[in-house]
Amino acid sequence: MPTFTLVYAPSFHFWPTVTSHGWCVLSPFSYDDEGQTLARVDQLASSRVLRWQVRSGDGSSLQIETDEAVTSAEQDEIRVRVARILSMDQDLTAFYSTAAAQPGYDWIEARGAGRMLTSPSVWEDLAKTLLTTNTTWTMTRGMVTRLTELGDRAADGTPSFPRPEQVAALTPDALNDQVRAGYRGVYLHTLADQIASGAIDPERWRDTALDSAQVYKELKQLKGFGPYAIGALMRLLGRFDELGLDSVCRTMFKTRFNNGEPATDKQIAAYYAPFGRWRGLAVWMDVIWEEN
DNA sequence: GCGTCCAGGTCTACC
DNA sequence: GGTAGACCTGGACGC
Repeated sequence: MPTFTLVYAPSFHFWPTVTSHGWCVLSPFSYDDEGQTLARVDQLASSRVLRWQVRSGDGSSLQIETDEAVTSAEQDEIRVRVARILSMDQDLTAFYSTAAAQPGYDWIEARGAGRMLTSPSVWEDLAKTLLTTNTTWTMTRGMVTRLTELGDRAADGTPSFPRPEQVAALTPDALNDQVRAGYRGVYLHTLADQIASGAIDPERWRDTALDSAQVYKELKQLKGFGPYAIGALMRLLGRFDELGLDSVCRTMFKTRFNNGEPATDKQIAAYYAPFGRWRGLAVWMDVIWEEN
């Protein structure tokens, strides 16, 4: 297996980032907890589809393995992709100091948590987030697996995530025959169509020069994206102004911070207000804390 | 095997 | 601005 490395900064922590949320088990990602390996099938700029996997190296670099020989340009492309997926360029210094100032939150930096695993494209994060709305995690996994079946395949037949054009090329009915996304199918098709036609460009939402309020406003225009989905997506964009509350967050808050009593969203917002622009990340850290 | 209930978040209509 | 009901799937449960 061809192997190459990706050097990272001391502040980066590989496995806490991979397991920061459920994306690591959604196709075309897969992961091995025991061997601490993240794998994925990806389509490169050249249209070539191949599988890569990444694991910790010598403590200052990651080891990347591909299932086929790759050129040095392809190695660089995969390095950029891995760095993006693992949010390597995110500076969490201000978040860690904000969290440390709150009682009970010093574990976050100690554990190296805070970075979110993302997809290589905002389109993929949008599609997957949409398929987490109003459904169970088991159903989300099923819908994403079936959606991924529409993507181009590696030599061993494993599919990559479909491009928006591939999804938009189907009729909404044909898409739903494949994905079984219910009423979400129309929203997914519309989203793919808007991106494929150039009506929207989700990649620009990653631009840090763009105000988060503007990103929120534009996300609000998308069918199927309400407060939860927008907040969850913004977290993946490295923007933490929104809480993105769902049933998991509310149950966590009820259990940990409200004596088992349901809290209103206003009460939850008041609790996380001291975290300022990091509040959306602080909520998620509490969810992770509970799961660990 | 069949029918019913339930969980999940967003949209639309209505007040 | 707030609320009720519909949307869709599949698992759990009772018969």
